Amino acid sequence: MSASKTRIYFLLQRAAHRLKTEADAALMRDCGLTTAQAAVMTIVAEHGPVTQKYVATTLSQRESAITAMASRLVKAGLISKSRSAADSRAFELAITAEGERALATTRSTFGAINAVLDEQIPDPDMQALASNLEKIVVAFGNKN
Amino acid sequence: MSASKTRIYFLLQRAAHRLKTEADAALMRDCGLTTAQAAVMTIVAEHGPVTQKYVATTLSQRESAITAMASRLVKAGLISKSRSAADSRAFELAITAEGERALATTRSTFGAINAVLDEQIPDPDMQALASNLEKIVVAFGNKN
DNA sequence: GCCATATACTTCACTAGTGTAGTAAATAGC
DNA sequence: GCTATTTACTACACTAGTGAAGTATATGGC
Repeated sequence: MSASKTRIYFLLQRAAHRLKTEADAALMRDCGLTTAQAAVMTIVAEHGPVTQKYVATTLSQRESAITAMASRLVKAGLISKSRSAADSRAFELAITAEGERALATTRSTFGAINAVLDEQIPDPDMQALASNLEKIVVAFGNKN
Repeated sequence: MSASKTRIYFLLQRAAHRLKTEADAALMRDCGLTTAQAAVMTIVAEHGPVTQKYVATTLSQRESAITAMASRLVKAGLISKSRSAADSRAFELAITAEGERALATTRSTFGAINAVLDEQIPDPDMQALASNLEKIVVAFGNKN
């Protein structure tokens, strides 16, 4: 079965969209965050103070997207943004105590979503799915 | 390998995002369309005159998204929009000659993208990938 | 036949991304 | 050391979606 036969492009987009929308609604209800905010906050929390460039590259996004996202997160008090001492063009993003608290509450929501995924996708398939998605990311990406 | 171990949620989002961004750039360059526009136009072209509700349901989107998209496509002269005779609340969306021409040019662009996907994902895996994505769509979706 | 409800669509405020064109600071070439 | 280029970020116009609240038409229950 070829890519065109399976209409894999549209199928992938549809699956990602449905999953994102459901996860967004659940996360907003439970934690007052969006999945996009959780993604950025997770990176900032896990990798210490990071530059916006680092976040953009990690998420395969443009820096302008991170400028906007960072300003929303700062406004919400979830991260802090300060000039880097080492490079005065750059900023350092760090998680705040409030951000840490909000992020902690996302665990069980993502846990519930992962439980549904585990239920739907047989255990041996999960590894293959992950590796094939990884191949797509590599093939189409990270040129920036 | 469980969903949480593979971080399958973020991986899926990242793969879909990279693929969409590349496809969008290629399609805009080759055909002057976005992938979202191509998706709507394909449905309209294949299923004759359809209501906005039908398009929304097919794409797992809200009707308000289709209102906005339809108005952009009408403005661009790619589809037509007229009141349904059968139901005067509804509209009928149909593809125009110009829309048909534009859609035809997308085939080779999507063909190139599918070729890369076929190259990356081994043939036996493609079927499994499609069926697992389908399961995700079903599990998380189409409640509207 | 009438009323309550459901349906098809719109409008609005919002998040979230691209892509292009800028600024200011860092770095490389010579 | 100075210039040219690269890098980190910003600003802006745009597409594209959600979700909530509203309008107008259709339909089901009695």
